[in-house]
Amino acid sequence: MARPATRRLPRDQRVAAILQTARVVLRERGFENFLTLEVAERCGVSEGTIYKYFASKRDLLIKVSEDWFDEFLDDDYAERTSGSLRERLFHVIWRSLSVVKREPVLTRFVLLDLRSDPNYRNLRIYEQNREIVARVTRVIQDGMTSGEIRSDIPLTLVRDMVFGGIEHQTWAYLRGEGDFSVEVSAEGLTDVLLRGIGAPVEAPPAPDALTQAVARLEAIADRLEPDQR
Amino acid sequence: MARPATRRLPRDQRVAAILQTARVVLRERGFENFLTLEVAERCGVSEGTIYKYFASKRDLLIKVSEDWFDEFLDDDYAERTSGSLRERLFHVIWRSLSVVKREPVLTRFVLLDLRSDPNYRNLRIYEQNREIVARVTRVIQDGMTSGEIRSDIPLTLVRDMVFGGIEHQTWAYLRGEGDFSVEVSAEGLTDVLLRGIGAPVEAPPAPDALTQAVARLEAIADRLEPDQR
Amino acid sequence: MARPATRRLPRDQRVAAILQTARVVLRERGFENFLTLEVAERCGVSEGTIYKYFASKRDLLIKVSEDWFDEFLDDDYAERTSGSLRERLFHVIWRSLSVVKREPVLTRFVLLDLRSDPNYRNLRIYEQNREIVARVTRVIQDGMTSGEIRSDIPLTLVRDMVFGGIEHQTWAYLRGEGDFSVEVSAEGLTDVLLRGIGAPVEAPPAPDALTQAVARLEAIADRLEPDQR
Amino acid sequence: MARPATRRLPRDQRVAAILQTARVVLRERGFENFLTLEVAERCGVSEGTIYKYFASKRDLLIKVSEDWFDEFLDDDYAERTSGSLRERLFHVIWRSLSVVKREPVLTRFVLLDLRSDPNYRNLRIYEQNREIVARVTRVIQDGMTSGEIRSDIPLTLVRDMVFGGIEHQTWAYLRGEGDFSVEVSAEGLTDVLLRGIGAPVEAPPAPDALTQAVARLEAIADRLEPDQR
DNA sequence: GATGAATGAGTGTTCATTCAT
DNA sequence: TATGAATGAACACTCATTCAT
Repeated sequence: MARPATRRLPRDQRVAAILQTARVVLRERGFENFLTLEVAERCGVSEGTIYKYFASKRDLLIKVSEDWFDEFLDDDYAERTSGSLRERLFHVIWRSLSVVKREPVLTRFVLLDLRSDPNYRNLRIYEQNREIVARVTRVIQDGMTSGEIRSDIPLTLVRDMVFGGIEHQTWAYLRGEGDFSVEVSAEGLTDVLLRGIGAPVEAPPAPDALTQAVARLEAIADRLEPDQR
Repeated sequence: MARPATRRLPRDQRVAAILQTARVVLRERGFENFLTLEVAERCGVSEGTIYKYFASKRDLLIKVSEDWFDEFLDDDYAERTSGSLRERLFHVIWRSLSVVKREPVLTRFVLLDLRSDPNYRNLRIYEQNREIVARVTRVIQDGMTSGEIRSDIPLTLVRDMVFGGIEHQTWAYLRGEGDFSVEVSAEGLTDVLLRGIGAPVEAPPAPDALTQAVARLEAIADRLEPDQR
Repeated sequence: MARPATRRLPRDQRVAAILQTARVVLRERGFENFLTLEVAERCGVSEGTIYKYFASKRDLLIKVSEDWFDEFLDDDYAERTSGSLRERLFHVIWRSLSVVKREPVLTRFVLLDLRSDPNYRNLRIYEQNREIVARVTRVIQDGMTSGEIRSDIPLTLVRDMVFGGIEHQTWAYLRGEGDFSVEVSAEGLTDVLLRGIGAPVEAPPAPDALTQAVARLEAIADRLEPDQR
Repeated sequence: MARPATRRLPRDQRVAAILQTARVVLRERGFENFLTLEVAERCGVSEGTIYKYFASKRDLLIKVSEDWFDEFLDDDYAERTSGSLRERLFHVIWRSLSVVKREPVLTRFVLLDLRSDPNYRNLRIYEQNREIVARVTRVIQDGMTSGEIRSDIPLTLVRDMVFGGIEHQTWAYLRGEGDFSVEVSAEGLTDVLLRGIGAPVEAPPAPDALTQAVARLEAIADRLEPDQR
């Protein structure tokens, strides 16, 4: 009925059109209900044409995912290497959350289906995925190096809590169990990660000012009574 | 192929046998590739027999899940209401982790497929699931009441981090990305949750040193200006 | 669940109970959706027991029909051999209509399914059915003999109009296209059959001529014998 | 088995071929025993192809019926609006009879199965069916208006007698209970409907006697007063 | 380059009937 | 006599993939 695509498009444009449509279909139907026929119809193209450019349905889906990851990685927000640890951690979590929320089905496909593919490690998306995880990991490692983050905890655990928490929220959202704010969630995640949920034990108000004052006084004390230490 | 079951079993035993076999098939194949035919064959029974006892494939799958949840909930480890907050939190996380690790595909079925069922809220498994989540929630709420846990963070966020983290680890494990120890992971999760990943904020080492320094400075000050206090 | 029938019933009572239940199921479900399992359950009996007494589902259904026909034929209203032709015709139509309306599904089974059975002519129900039709036929034949009914029309045609008309109304009623009164319908059918739908033909031409003639003769008579009126 | 159809037919021709084959299968087997597999095989096509063009078995059956109704309605014999009432009534009955006789199983499907469909009123065939009934109804109403038909009888009753009678004859014929002539039956139905089965009423007992008496008296009158006529 | 007709192996589900106990 | 566990042949419907044109 609709014939959005002109006939006899150059290869690149046709491929792009199919990818674009496939992404929409994937988003709307989920990958269990993703039909090549629907992609063809919406794209104003025959099923045969799709198989001209993509070896299989799975191949098409993989290409869709790779495209999407590329956009994510190319994004100018992509990575921040400056700012405080907290800012950088928040930013990287916020980025992931907003992407997952924007394309939850795609995330799910990559996370649940694609990753189980025996051939996964040879796919380009494997490298893309590694890069995404690496961004989170880098922030945490930097924190460890600078001493701002404890170095006695497994990195993978932290990574799993971040992404696990994100996905959990998203799926609850997908099931219609209520919306959630990306900002608020990212704040919460960052906060819990950095401070834990335990009640503050130490001496919160004093720290910096106090320490500085003490340091100065000690210097003076040392001068006054050098032998007392 | 196999004919492990005797012919003409009493109803209950046959039902149990089918459930048992179905659980194994589900575990091995995943629910997308779960075939009633395979259950029948492995069980040494015709497909008709399965449909004698279960209204549909989905119904069988639900029953399998419920059975499994029952085992989980009936377990004597089920819940601890005594002990320190940390012990209780660890225990509840450890329990969940070990169950998910033991039956990951079942977990996935319940989490991804069943929960989306429009009828989900009327299923027994809905209540069972609520109970499981409630156990985690109770520990955290008790902690808040006693002041051991900060009360300025959303419970759902913590819950999502716990279960999200657990699932993430399990799926990585399922994908063959390396094993993990339930104990170590539970320790890690509990630890990160309670303390956060932030480095010990000055206090722990500082308190003592600071107290000593201040004490010394006060002594000096007292000597220099005895009347100013 | 229900266990309306006592265990170990004498053969006749058990057969009667099954027949009774089967009739109810047939009435409620229609013969396309008639399930032996449902009969067994409602009857508090196993499916095996049914097959003990009835060779097949079809056999059971035939027995149900025969039972029902027997009741119909034994009924004291069964046949009237006295009264006017119109009364007798009305009665026989009214009888059929009320039976069809009371057991429409059974009628349908006999009419549509059983009659097509290659073995139909050897069944008892074939004879029963002949008897029912014969009652209508007898009335019409008696009418022909007495000169009250035209003898130039095929009996089968009349019979088909009667039963066809009856069934048509019943099915419309079954489809929920409105109820109908047995009395009114029987009246209508009888009326149309006897008088046709054509407007009365005799009066129009005759009256005038006759009236005029009589008027003229009266005028003459008056003149001849003026005092006789 | 048979491979009567060329491979790779254009859509329209394939659809037509399937419809044609389906009609034959429906005719031969009846709609309870209508198998998509048989249609496919006879058509030299896979079942998948059928489902390419028809959403379901039921949909196919409906399309077959609609096609057939279209033919019936488009026929040039379709309707006569001129001629005597008797001719018009005969024609409309004769038309219906010949169609039912030609495609009895299809008629049965429409009449018994389709009409019960909860969605029936939204189908095109509902309108088609209304039109067919309307043609009969129109003739009768015209007769009432012109005074040629009694207006004290319910139209629906007449309609049911016509169609009921038609169907009854056809099914008897289908069951092999003897052939019937469309012409003779149509004549008979028309005749009975218009005149009823009652003997001619015009000269009951009185008429003749009266007429004779009048005739005799008139003869006398003529003799007495010869000039008065 | 593009089409779209055609496929066919699968998949869940039904239910009358049998028979060992 | 009665049970009820078990069967298995059917059947409607799906959809990724192919290939002649």
